[in-house]
Amino acid sequence: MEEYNFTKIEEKWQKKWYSEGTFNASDDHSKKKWYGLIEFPYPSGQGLHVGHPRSYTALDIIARKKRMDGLNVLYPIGFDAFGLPAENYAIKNHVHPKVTTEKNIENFTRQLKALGFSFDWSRVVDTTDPNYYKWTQWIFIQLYKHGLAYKATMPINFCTGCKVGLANEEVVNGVCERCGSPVVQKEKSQWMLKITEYAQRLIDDLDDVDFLEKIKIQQKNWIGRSEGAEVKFKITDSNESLTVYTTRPDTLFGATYMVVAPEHPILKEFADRITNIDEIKEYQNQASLKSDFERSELNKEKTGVEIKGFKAINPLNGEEIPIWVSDYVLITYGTGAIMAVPAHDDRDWEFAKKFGISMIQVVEPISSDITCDLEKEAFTDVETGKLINSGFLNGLSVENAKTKVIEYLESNKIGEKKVNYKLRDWVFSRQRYWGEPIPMVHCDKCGWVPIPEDQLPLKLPEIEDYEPGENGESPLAKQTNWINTTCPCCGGKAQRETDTMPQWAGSSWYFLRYMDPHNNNALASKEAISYWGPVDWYNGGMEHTTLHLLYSRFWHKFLYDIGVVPTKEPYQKRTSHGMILGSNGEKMSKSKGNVINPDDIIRDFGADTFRVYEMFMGPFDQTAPWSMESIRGCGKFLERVWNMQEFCVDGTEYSPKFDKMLHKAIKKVSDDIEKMKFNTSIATFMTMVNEFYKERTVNKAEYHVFLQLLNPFAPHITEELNQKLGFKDTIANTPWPTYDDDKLIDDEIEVPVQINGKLKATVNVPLDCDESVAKQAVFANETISSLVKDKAIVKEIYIKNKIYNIVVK
RNA sequence: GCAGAUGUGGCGGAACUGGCAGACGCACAGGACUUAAAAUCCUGCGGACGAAUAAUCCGUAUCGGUUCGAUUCCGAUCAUCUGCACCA
Repeated sequence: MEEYNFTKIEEKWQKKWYSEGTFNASDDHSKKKWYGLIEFPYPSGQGLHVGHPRSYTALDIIARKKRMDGLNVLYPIGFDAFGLPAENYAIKNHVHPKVTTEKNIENFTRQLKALGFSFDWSRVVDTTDPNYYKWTQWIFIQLYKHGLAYKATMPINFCTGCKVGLANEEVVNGVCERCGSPVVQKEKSQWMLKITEYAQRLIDDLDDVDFLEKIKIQQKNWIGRSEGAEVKFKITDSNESLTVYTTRPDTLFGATYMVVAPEHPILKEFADRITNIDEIKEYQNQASLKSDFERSELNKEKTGVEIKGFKAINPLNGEEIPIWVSDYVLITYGTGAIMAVPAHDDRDWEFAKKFGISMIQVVEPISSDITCDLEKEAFTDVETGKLINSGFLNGLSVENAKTKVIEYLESNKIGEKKVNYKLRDWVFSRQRYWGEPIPMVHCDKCGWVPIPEDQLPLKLPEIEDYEPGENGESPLAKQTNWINTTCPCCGGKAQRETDTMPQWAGSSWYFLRYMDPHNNNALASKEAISYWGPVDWYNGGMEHTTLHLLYSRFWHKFLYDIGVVPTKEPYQKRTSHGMILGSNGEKMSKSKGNVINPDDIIRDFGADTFRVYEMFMGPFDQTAPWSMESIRGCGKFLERVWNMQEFCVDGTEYSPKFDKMLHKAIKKVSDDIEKMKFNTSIATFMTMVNEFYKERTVNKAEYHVFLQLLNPFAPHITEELNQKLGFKDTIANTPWPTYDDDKLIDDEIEVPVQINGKLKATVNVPLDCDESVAKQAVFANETISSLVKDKAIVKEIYIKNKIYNIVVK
């Protein structure tokens, strides 16, 4: 018998698959389809991370099984190749990002192919390919034409040292990652996408898809729908008023002060009435130094300044209350102003305590069991409170008080019911080079005008200088030749937009391009989209379950609205995988020196062992640390599978001693794959191999079905052994084995017997037997009968095929 | 601070819907084979008390609850991981 030479075997089969296109999706649209999708990688210079194959192997297993189930499978791969690292590398080493990207894609391709994934390599997409981003730009123009893209002034992170805009990622502890200078917030006009217009639909349509529950919850929490009211507070000695949003309008009588965000326009409008304007300006300045993240930092002391010169008037009781400025109120949520009810809100309570502002209790607990001590904390319970000190609301429950106060506000035109979302519009501009150019030009006469669609793609110009422009401009801002153009509308002088799109853009619709990747007339043909869509199963990292998933769902809904796609949702099913950590349990990183290179693993253990190990290491959706010892164990397992040849005998049917085991295994593995419980499937394989070794025999029929089950996990070794056993078919093309339900059932069952809930013995009884039969068996058992002899039996519980419990005194 | 998740032997983990806790693998120990080692094959392996593969007790982060019975359900607490925009 030959030795198991994984390198040779794996190369042999990969060559065959990729040259023959074994796994390419068929264009035969009469067959039932299945579309499996993994998040396409960013081709970084470090090459493939061991985390990538976890997701890819999982869906590869499912895709391979679906093919064996007879479906027309689309399992594509591509590259999300725009992004920061390529650009930063270019700045440092003066290599065009296109060059590094090409090189990296080549390296990724080699590594992915070496893992034997059944990707359809004829459909590779690359977001930096003008033939691809042509359609990314096209979608942007459609969004613009439908009023969903607009310009707004938004803050960017601005490095005071480098004088450039920074991504959040590049800001570490409030300073620039590169030069260490402080980072401030700088106002800049940016393109925005109105995702908020889709907020409700993004919540509602989750009911129609099969996402893991925790993913749905995260999406809903991110969108953050809340019901409350907007209330107008008049400013003293003026006709103006300050509008706040509150989810607790019932506590309006308890408002003792108001807070506006440091960026609130009232501070400008009323500047001449503010007597302590310098103090306010200083506070605004301080706040602008902080990133949003810092503002939310743990245990942060509340800060704020009282506005002197005017007050706000509570519309319900006419009380004049002070207005403060504080950065715990965010300009981006609600109206950027709140009424503060320190007695019933934790943050307001903390703030009031610190600055000695009075509190008015307006809700008290219904029963005395519930404590309420405003000296210690705010009383925020809404279930068990009733209103006090609140005029016409007294005695009402929180719920009823809300309804009543909103009625009152609306009839007196001082407020209204309002649904708010945490979700904010999507800042779509990046002051970067390596991204899709935003296909808009600005004309003094016509304003912003999209580039005519027949002129797409608007290609990214070739440049030499990737350094960002001064004042946070994109490097493109220095390309005067490129910027200056003519207005498509009036033919006059115009300037191009110099910002580019975020990396999210290309990844928001890539799954559509896979359906018809070479189409020059549309992002994909209608026929292809209606056949392949929606994606049947999408797997990716938990870290993308909010932003990426939400953005692509938003784009898809828009494309649905304009008739490009026929389904409301892009993904029928979404699952997530856990991260692979270093062997020390920490995230893999160069600095920690715990990075594992997939190339080394393939060289030392082979792709099959690598795949089996990644699936065996733990539950798929949870993080798992890497272990070199454990991967060796998986190699040993495949070695044992290989060595089964030694004692393999002829046979066309399962032998009686393995018959039941095989039927059970087929069911177990089939179910496990569907539930992504790959680790227990592999445990089943190992148990089977142990059984074959115990008997030191296996026949060809048994070996063959075992190889079929194992094939999706370890595709190379199983093909090779299949061939060695003399089977002609490519095992990947054979139909998935079936099992017989009758063979799963044991005639006799071992039932545990407990006394007072503690296991004392087990007895064998026929399957599904009645209590009387079971009882006989239980009391015939010596241990049991001696244990209950002198005791009074209080109760007996018998659950068919499960348990027999005797309660004694 | 908010949101989501996780916590079981020396380690990774298993346990269907509340019913034999520790499957499977690693590590370790012993044995077979070998001149020897590696590899391979076989056996053992949660803890305490035992000579014991006898009996008993303890044991699924901690404390409490529901139940004939809890790793599983409920409440509180602690710790760890991930994401983040103090969301009024």
